Amino acid sequence: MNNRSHRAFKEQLYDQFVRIGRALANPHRLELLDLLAQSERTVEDLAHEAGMSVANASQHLQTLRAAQLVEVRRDGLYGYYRLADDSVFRLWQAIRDVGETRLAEVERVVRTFLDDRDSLQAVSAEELVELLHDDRVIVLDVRPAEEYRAGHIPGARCLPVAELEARLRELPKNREIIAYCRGPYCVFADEAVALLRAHGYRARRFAQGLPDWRVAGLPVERLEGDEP
Amino acid sequence: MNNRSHRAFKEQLYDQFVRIGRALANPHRLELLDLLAQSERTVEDLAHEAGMSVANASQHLQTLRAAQLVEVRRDGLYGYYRLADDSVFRLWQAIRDVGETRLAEVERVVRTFLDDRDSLQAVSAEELVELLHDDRVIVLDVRPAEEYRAGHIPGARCLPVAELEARLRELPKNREIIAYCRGPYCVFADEAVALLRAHGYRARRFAQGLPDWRVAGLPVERLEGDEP
DNA sequence: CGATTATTCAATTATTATATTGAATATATG
DNA sequence: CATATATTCAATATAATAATTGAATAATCG
Repeated sequence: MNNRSHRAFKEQLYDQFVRIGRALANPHRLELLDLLAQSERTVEDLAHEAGMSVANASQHLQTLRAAQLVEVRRDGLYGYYRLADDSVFRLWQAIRDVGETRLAEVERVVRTFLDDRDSLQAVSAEELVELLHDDRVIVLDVRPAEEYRAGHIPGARCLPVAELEARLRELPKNREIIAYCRGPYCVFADEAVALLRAHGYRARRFAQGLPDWRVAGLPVERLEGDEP
Repeated sequence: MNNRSHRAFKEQLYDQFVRIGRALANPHRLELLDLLAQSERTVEDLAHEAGMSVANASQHLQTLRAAQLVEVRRDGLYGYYRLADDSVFRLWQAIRDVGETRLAEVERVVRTFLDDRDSLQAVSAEELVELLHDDRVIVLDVRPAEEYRAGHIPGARCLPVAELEARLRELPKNREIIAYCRGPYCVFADEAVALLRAHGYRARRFAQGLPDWRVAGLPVERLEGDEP
């Protein structure tokens, strides 16, 4: 291959890969990817959770779709968006990892909003694998029930953090509780652990989230009769 | 945490992570990252190889630096840029992986410029690990010598593809040759294999590149007395 | 010191990205 | 069939990004 066509080849390749880069160049789109990593969701639902207008969310989802990072399934009035495949979540993981490793501001933001995070004694995936078979431990999925239905750690109980305080009596105090949620920067598990401890429970959080657990090749359970 | 501060937290987090996304939103910057994955290089050198003006390359490198994806070391008149750490290469790998998995156009571009690629019978990292200890095999690093010096597969010979034809007599015909280069989309190894076969050698290429080998935790050799 | 060289800076122009708004589309429901 | 609803589309104004140009810096070398 001569120099000119070599350069043309590289330009065409990078022009393709940059479609992915461009799709990642907006904070709303990153948040959408983060939400979609949990379960498929409708446009309006995503717009509401991410604090943006429906039209704006729709446009960003179309941008993500153009880069093939998400897919959509139509059902009646609704469009259910989902991540295209696990490679997309791994890409988001890679960004998170660079941010954690390289951007001091990420840690600063976390410290500002969650000042006593170190005290939560996060449990690693390896530790959690062991604890799954320990009947002195309860694993709690504190995400919204929808996301639990879309996939959860085998044996975990569904108890969304919003309902936790009202349903505390369901949890025995003689067992340690490991709460998990969407990911390392999700506050649900942090809040659950704080609440549980305030009520006299022994509690810790899983360091990561359900999608990280899944792409690590660890087992995920799904309730029957739900959407594929 | 109340809803308002929860949203502020998320916004500040995604605003940080998107610094990384934005840095990846330009084809020249992707190419610069790809080149820097091999070895540190000067601005002028990078500009020349990536076919851009020096001022433009300098600006893009500064953008990458602002996102903490690259670092620079000054030595006299020169600034030597390098990837900040392995997490940055893994991020580029993740983009490549999504592109390969999701973008049909990537495969189309590869087919257009390298039409008989399947015939190269690429060797996986696992296979190559075995072949390293096989004395019927020669492993050939066909990248520029600079990149070989910055790190190569133990036992590999340095024979840049540009010099290959002139130095064919250095290679015995009774041994199989495995050529490797910068990565899966680099044409150096493809060209080396084609040339070698045309001269009666048995030759295949390594499917990936040296940086992929390195971050897979496989051994890398470095010549003494070179830059850190 | 003056000339050379690698790199960065600053200004300019063209292009692209973004959020908002209101309308359009299409499906479901009574 | 009329209404309601979820989503998309189109137009617009604003902001961010990018390449080019020529000048400015700063280190090296004769």
